[in-house]
Amino acid sequence: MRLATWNVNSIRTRVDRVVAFLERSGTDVLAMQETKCREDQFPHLAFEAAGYEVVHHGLNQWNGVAVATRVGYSDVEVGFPGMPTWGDPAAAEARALGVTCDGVRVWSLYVPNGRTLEDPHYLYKLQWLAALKEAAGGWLAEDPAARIALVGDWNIAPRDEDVWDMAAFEGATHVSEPERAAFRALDEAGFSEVTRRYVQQYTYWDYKQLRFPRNEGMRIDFVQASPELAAHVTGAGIERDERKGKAPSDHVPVVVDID
DNA sequence: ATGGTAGTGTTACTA
Repeated sequence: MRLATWNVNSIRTRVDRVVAFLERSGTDVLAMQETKCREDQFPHLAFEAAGYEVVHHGLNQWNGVAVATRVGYSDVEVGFPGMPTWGDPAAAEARALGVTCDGVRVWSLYVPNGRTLEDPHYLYKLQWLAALKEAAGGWLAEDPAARIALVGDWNIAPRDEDVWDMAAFEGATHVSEPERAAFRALDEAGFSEVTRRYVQQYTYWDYKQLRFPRNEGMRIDFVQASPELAAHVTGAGIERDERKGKAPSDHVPVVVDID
């Protein structure tokens, strides 16, 4: 099975590009983040025409997560147990969607940005990641042989080489030690990141300041796999060319092959 | 030229 994850930054703006990628790449299951629309606005027909069903969770113009599949699905779950809320009044955001596809439990995740180290959103981000670790650890405790993929936009650059210049990130989010510790904590829960050993490449370049032409990017999109799933990963790639051309997302797809 | 892009229920907010 070919599994991919992609922060599409508005599916309505990007639907032609996304469907073209699915058809070109032979992706069986695509987890999407930042669909930026409600369910009734999601362009299901374009996916169906290409042979994909889409499970989508979107509440408004922010966030939004989905899974497109051409191998069927079951057991849809919106949000994970203990997922923190945000806002006033506090409410669950559309940042996590679980769907089982061909024996793989796929979680499409859009981790909160954090904004700045002083912003309440940063604490929300850390709490969200801690709750995810607790939930995911529980799933593995319940079934150590489960094939689970935690995929998406983590909004964390786990290593210094995951940004073009650490000096540019002095005092910024995405590279702080608490965020990196929260990402590593998934390892303690039994998960491992499975793309890094196959590919070294950024997954995101800001639209501003010529970041892409200068290749001043960040690696913040990852696939965390349970032991049983990780043992069946045969390769991975980052589709850098998807940042080129007309109206690209600021992220590119991350692809994993599973036997 | 003291910004700079792009998305959305656009004239504010998020990333």
